Amino acid sequence: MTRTSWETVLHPFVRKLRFGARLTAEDEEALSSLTKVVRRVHAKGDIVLEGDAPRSIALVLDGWAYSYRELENGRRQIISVLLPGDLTEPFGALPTFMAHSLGALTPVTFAQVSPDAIRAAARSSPSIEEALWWDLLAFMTIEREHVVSLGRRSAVERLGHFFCELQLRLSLIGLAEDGAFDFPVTQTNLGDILGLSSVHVNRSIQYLRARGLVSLRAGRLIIHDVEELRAASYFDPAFLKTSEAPVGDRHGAGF
Amino acid sequence: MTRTSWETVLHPFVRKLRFGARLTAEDEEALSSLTKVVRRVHAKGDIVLEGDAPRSIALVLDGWAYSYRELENGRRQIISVLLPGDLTEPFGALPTFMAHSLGALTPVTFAQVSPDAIRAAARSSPSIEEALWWDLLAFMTIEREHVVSLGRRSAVERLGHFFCELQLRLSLIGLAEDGAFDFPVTQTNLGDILGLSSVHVNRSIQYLRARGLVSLRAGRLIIHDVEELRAASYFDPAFLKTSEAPVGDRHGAGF
DNA sequence: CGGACTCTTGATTGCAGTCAACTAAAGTGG
DNA sequence: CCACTTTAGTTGACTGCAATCAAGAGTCCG
Repeated sequence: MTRTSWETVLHPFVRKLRFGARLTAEDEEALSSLTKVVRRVHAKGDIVLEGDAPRSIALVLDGWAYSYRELENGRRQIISVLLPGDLTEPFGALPTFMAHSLGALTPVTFAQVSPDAIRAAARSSPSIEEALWWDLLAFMTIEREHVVSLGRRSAVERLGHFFCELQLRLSLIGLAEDGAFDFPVTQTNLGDILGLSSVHVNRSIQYLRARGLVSLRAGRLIIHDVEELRAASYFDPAFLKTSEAPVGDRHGAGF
Repeated sequence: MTRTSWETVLHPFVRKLRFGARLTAEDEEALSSLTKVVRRVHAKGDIVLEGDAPRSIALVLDGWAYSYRELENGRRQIISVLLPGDLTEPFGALPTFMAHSLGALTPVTFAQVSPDAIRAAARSSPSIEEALWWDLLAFMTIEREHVVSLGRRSAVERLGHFFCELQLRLSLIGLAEDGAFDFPVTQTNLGDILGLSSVHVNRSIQYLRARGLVSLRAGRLIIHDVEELRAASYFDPAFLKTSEAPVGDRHGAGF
């Protein structure tokens, strides 16, 4: 409580990266200092639009954001949900041209960071570098799991799987109390995430409710039995476990 | 023709990276020298299996590979198709645990590369670093477009879009003559890529044939009019144009 | 030249979309 | 503080895209 507000608000990023590598106090300080320019958007606002040439990438500090693409005839697909601590692009890359837009589900606070600064931080400390690569890999694993869900899972499975994924991700940054957490996502949003119509999302949620697996009302989701929902949704938590808990040394020796 | 066979075979990687940054002869030499350990798998063989702890990542040199996940009840989803010049993982990250498997559609030749070696190459030259980040961003953009297809496009659109994507990617490495290229993908494979049954893939292909948009037989795909298929499939080639052609300086100034 | 895929085609089923109406909240403004 | 509007959630009826089941034709290959 003696830290400045930015450091407090930065917390989710550092907190998450601790799962990727053992970080020293200096490492965490270096990561914190990446947060210099902080901005806010209101719920339903946009952070960046498709086609933009951003001068920095965003790091979500507070609130839920998402990346999405809008197609012809009004169709819309949400590509990924971005939680506090999430970088919106791979840490070292500055897109010269956005292929998707970034929006806000809730009011969002985010930092604008330059990839150069992050790369510099990575160069300054092997632990930071390792943690950043771990984070990128985990993020890509989530996006790939999304492909699997959209391609081969039923509506109910997609929903259950998504709930499990969020539960896991939120617990990494301390935003889930067991299976319960704030869930500021409308059923229309859920449809755009899961490739379903909102009507069908509604019916699928009711199915999960009827089976006693979840409660969802007033922006709060409760998974009554996490293990049970995971089993029912074929959710494998290992898919994220690049490392189990805050870890230090490991390293392939090359060949 | 005075180069060694590895350098010749490495070509697709360098060739592609030229689109990401202006590379000097030394840069290309450094990239070529990443290819030390070369392996082969036969068609339908596996390169890595889910759950493995690889000691290196793979760089496809020749042939078509793919990453996939197998689900309970025999369902299967191909996450991405990997062409010559494609790295199977983000260049700096060594997964401690594979969340998906890597298979071969055709006989595949690939190099085993350590992320440490690639990172070292990136550190040695800003152009290499830039090119590698560009490549990673492009790869992620393709994977994200896959999410959009699976979530919101019809069967025919998915097919057409996928054909256009391949045409573009193959042309970058000189493997497409205009709209025509070898296409070693069975309809069952296509189903696993596009989240469809093979029967429905068959019918969708017939639709495209009937409209005179494509020919597909004996492992060869011909897109009769690339622009027309792009329009019909809502394919935007710009989605890959992080840069248009072999490019040199550009750089955001941070903030 | 048989066996094993791969591709086709037909018949049927079913999951999820669309359309539409109604309820319930949540704002908004006078 | 309450009509008024807007947004979110729910339910029902109907439609349709794509899955499944099944069988036959075409190819490739040892």
